[in-house]
Amino acid sequence: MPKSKFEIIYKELKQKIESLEYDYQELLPSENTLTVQYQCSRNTVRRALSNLSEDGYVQSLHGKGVRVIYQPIEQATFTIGGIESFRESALRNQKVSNTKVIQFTDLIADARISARTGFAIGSELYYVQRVRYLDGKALILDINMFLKSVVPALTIEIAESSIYDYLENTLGVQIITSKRKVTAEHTSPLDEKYLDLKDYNFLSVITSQTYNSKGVMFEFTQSRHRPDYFCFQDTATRKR
Amino acid sequence: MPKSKFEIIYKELKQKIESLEYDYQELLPSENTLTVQYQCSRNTVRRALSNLSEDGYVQSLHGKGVRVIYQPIEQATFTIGGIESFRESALRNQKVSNTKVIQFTDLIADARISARTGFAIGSELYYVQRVRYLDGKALILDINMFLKSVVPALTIEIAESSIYDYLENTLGVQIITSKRKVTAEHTSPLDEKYLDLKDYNFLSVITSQTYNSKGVMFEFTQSRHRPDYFCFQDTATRKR
DNA sequence: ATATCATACTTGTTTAAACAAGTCAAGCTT
DNA sequence: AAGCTTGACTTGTTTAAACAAGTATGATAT
Repeated sequence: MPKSKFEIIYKELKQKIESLEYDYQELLPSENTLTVQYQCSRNTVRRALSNLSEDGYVQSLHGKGVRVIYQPIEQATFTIGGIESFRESALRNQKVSNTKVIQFTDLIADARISARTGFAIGSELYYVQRVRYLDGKALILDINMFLKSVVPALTIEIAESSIYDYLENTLGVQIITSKRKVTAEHTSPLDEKYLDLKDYNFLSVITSQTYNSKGVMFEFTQSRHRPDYFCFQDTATRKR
Repeated sequence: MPKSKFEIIYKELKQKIESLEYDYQELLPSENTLTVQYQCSRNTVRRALSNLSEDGYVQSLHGKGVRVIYQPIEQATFTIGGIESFRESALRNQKVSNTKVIQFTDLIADARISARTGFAIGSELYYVQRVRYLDGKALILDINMFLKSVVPALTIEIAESSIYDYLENTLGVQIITSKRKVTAEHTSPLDEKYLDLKDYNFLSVITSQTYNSKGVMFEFTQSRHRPDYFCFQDTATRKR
């Protein structure tokens, strides 16, 4: 539930763009028009528009207007965009999802783990390995580490349903920032053991560090995807 | 050269964070302090901070301050971040770069090309294939299409040096938005012919559509990278 | 000693206003 | 007819102010 005005305007415009009420290359109503429509100040409208622009939905043209550059994508693959859980992604991509926990232990970060993950040496962690099924096929291998101090009392049951649900709705942990790297790698024996690889000998890999609202990195994840089901999407804006 | 105040503040803070003048997990000076330091309004400071936050450099903590979450990365691979040319990337990654044009023709978008690239059917295009060398090794295969109406008089010579240079400094075309998809794919015969693949049979692929300041998509590019030299980086922020 | 409260910080949201600067078309001048 | 000017739009930058809300600390009351 969005609470602030600019979020409401943002959401509403976004929805209208996605439903093609405003078409590709069309100009949105001018800022002054929106100001009247939403009974708010121009700054508030501009804030909503600025967020849409970051999403790659619109682009401002100085002196002309705000142009829609959103185009619906064909959904052959499992598309990854902002910060969302596996469940949310699966739902948005209209797949039937399923999760199996194959490893669940405690762990204390040593020098090697610290260097690789960014956790401080000596941090107490949960270590989880999960296989993700889409439409019955084992396509994704997730390796997570969670900081115990932020995510206490994690269980296999929670890991099997949705950790993000637990984080946000039970613990009240807010996920704010996620730093990610996308690479491609050869498959490992672990991949071969648990995934339906078909004839693939490589995977698309997302490595991410996640921060909560206190600015503490509490999660390190490596997500290994079969490439034919993987597509990472991004919009960049030039900063002069 | 940044002209506006918020850009100057943004650049300066960014530089200070990168040079570790402000350390990881440290709090920046408060908004009011920065307001005094830079002799500007609080809004202007906030705009600079907001941009840094989008870059994954800082995170705001309500009631506490703005925390630095930037960490320098180890540069083993060729890291791709915002919008920049191959040359800029190569320079930032401290590699010696080189380019060979292997194909340079005209092209008119038919239905198939239109569907794949997003150019309107009948668009007049330049079609360019280039091999990119880093430290003498053929690691990247670039396939570009440019809209002739936006990028007129393109030549092989320009393609061999820097098309982005030509765009920005000669034509005055401003690159604003770039939509990208990252995937992994099997190598094609073309890849095998031109790239130093070692024993790799797959590549990391970035497919991107680029928009100019008029909101017109004028470039479609597919950039095929040998995976051991490729890393795509991104920071996402949760939108409630 | 512990709990509570006041308060002085911090960031978050919103408004109103002014001026700069790019776009575009109508109308005027040449 | 061609070129120029004007004016009414558009978005871009910046300021100032007010209030909301989260955080931390020290003083106070129990």
